[in-house]
Amino acid sequence: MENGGASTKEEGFLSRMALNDNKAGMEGLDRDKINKIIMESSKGSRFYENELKREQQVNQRIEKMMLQKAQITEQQLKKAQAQVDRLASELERSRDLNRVIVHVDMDAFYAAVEMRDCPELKDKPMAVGSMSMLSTSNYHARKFGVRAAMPGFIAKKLCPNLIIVPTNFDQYRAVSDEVRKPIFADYDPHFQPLSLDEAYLDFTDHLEQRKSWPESLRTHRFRTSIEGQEKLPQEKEGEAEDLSPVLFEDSPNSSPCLPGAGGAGVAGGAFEVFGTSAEDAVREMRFRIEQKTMLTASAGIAPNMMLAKVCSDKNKPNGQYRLPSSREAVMDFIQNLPVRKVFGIGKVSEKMLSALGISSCAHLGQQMALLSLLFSETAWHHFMRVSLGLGSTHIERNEERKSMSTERTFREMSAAEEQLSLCRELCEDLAEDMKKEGLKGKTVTLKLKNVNFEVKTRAWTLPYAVATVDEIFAVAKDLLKTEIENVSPQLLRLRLMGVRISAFVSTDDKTPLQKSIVGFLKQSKADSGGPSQHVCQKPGKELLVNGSTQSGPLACPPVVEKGQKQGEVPWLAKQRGSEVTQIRGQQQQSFFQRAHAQRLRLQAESANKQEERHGDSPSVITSTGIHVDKSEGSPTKAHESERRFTFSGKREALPNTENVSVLPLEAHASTLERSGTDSESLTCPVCCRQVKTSNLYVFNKHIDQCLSNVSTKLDPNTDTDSDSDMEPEKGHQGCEVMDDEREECDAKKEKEREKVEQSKDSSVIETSEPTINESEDISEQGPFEPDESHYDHTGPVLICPICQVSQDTDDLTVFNCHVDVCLNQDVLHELRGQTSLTTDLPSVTVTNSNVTGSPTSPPSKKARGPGRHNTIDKFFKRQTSYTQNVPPHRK
DNA sequence: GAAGCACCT
DNA sequence: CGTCAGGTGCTTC
Repeated sequence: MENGGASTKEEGFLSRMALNDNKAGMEGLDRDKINKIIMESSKGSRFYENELKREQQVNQRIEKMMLQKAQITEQQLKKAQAQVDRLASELERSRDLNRVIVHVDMDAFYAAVEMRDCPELKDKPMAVGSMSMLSTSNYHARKFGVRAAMPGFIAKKLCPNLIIVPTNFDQYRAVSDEVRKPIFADYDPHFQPLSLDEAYLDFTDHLEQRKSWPESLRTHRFRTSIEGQEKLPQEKEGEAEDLSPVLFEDSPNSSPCLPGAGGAGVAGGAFEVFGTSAEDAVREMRFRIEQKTMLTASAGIAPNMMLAKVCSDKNKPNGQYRLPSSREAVMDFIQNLPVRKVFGIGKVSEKMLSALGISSCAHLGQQMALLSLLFSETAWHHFMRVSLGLGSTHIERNEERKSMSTERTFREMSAAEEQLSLCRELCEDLAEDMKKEGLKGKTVTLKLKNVNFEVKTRAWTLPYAVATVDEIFAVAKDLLKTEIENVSPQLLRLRLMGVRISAFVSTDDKTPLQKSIVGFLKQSKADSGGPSQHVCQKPGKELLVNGSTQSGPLACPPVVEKGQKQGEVPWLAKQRGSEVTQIRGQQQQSFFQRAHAQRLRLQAESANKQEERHGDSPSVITSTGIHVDKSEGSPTKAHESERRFTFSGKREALPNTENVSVLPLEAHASTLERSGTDSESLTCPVCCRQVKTSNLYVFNKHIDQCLSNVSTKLDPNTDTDSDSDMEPEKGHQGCEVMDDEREECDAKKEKEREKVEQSKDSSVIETSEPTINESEDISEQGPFEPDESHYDHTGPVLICPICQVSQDTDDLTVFNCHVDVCLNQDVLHELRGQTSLTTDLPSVTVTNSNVTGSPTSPPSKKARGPGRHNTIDKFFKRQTSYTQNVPPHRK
């Protein structure tokens, strides 16, 4: 692209801002002129500045990548190539050309609906959206460079006569419904909608049956005689043919009813007979869509989803394209395909690839070795599949949604009260939506965008799932308040706010939970079989990536049950690989780390109360929010310090101001139990004891000591090949150590589990109830704690973070085994169908009303007080089960 | 888990 | 004057 007068500096930037004409209907435009207008309209705006910034970030990424590339040796490349080749042949073997996958896409959907409903618009350039943002435009408007995701005011400059119609989602939804079940389902009852106007269908079975269908079943009439269609009075002959040409004057395609085929004329009552081929079937489907809705659709037919999607774009609008089911055809097709056309490769990826000289899928294939060295595993695996023309061949029915959110853009808003009330509104909307779908989620995320377009998200995860306005707002409000306080005395100048809820726990049945627990146990069984930490020992199950013994997690083939799960997003397939490794990672670090983290968190709250350091606080609050000051703990190895920083970081992050709450939980806790602790103390994540200091340096030093003590106590036999996908850094991290110990216990664990489970099972849960005392203990411990010299290893009791019972031992190994048992038995308990936890928990929170009443928190906060106290243990169990809730088979 | 991104429609 | 809204997933810490 030659962009005339643009300076080189701007050139890169243009790629971000400039017209993206890879969409249908935008060929042969005067790009230079259009881009000029776009630039002139944008320049100097805050938005522009922000885009500039982001562009630079991408450029930096590219620079970094190029540096990396420069350091790659021939040898590395060779090795990588070998690996790539191995994977390639694996993948090749998995190629399945037997499915007939169709991707349907309504043409300029919103705009088309509007034009249908308002014929005056038909021959005018129009777009759907608002002055600030357009959702889509019709093909007339596209000629001017007006397209989706373009602000209306710029579009107006490009096309002064542009008519902008506001969106009418209800209407689009209605149209969508007209098409989905009544038509799509006929061809594939399991079709997968992508959006209102798009869907994937697996035609394979339909085509099989269709072969034996009589003509009558393949005959469809023109709209005039189609029942159920609100008849437009004067519409009759000519309409069917008239329709699309009006919408798309210069459409290269005709309506699905081929002029040659059946000749069905256009007279009212005419009908059309469709053949049995895939193309005929798809044409039939499109015909029916058009007859029913007066709207046209395009379609792609290919052996997999990735290709089908690309194909549907090929003859758009109102056309279809079939890619034959042969390897040769696929490879041919792929060769010249620009990478950008592929679902999953967007602006940034395109630019990064282009920096490597890759623009087509053919290049992609040629550079795989290099790519494997420069990109993450998931990414290059994706590239690999794309370059081979592979994609999902199996359409998954809608999975459960994973999050739900609502957000709003508005003119600058900086008054806190206003912000809070808006926040509440958002929560109300969200709660309403949640109710509709009967969902409950544990994680609430607040999204903020300031007037400079900087986006910030802040999340908090509760130990239980929530759904009501009050519950959600209680969290969101705290998150918001924290942000407000973080920037004070300045104001938060917002232009957008959003609330999202995720980490759903299904309300009606706990199948997902249980399943995952089962999965977890199965895994850990396999796991404990061997002495090493290898979790994936499932023989026989192999992902495509099996061969790759690359230094990574993939050395262990993910557990995949029936074929690969292949969502329409190519990432999904691979992502499963990482899913598993992730699970493993979490499994290994999970319990202790979480337990300690939580413990510390609770501690932090009380500690925070006591912190006196004001302005000179070492905590770093940057423009982006809370940050941990990495320069503080004097760590040299990033990872060594990482965990600890997380701990201290959390604490550090606490606002230095007195009554300020950073984390909702803490905030509430603090108001609940102001036990008048005056001295400062922190809990060591290793020894679980109070350290009477607020000085992080001192604290870290203590931890170091603990760790080295622990390390020496340990049998250092587990240092072989950490399969941790995080970092093999050993021995320094408190939690690592703990984990190692846990491993040691693994063998016994199994037996113990069973024993203990029978004997003490319920008692543990019960003993866990009086946690309130326990947490008070914690806070009260501080003042009584002697100073640092006391913290050698002859010190006082260890308290199990799970059952909260003091353990009469000084030996961490023993202690950890105890905790392990606690953890596992409960998992077993749950597994056995006594899902008391899941049901129990919410009710606890509900029944306990907040009598305490805190000055700063409304009644809505009630949930958290009790939740916090009596569920620390449960919290972790639930966390655990949640953690496991990602695993292999959802089906 | 939390935060920030990238990507898609 | 002025750049959506809602979702998913990946990466990094």
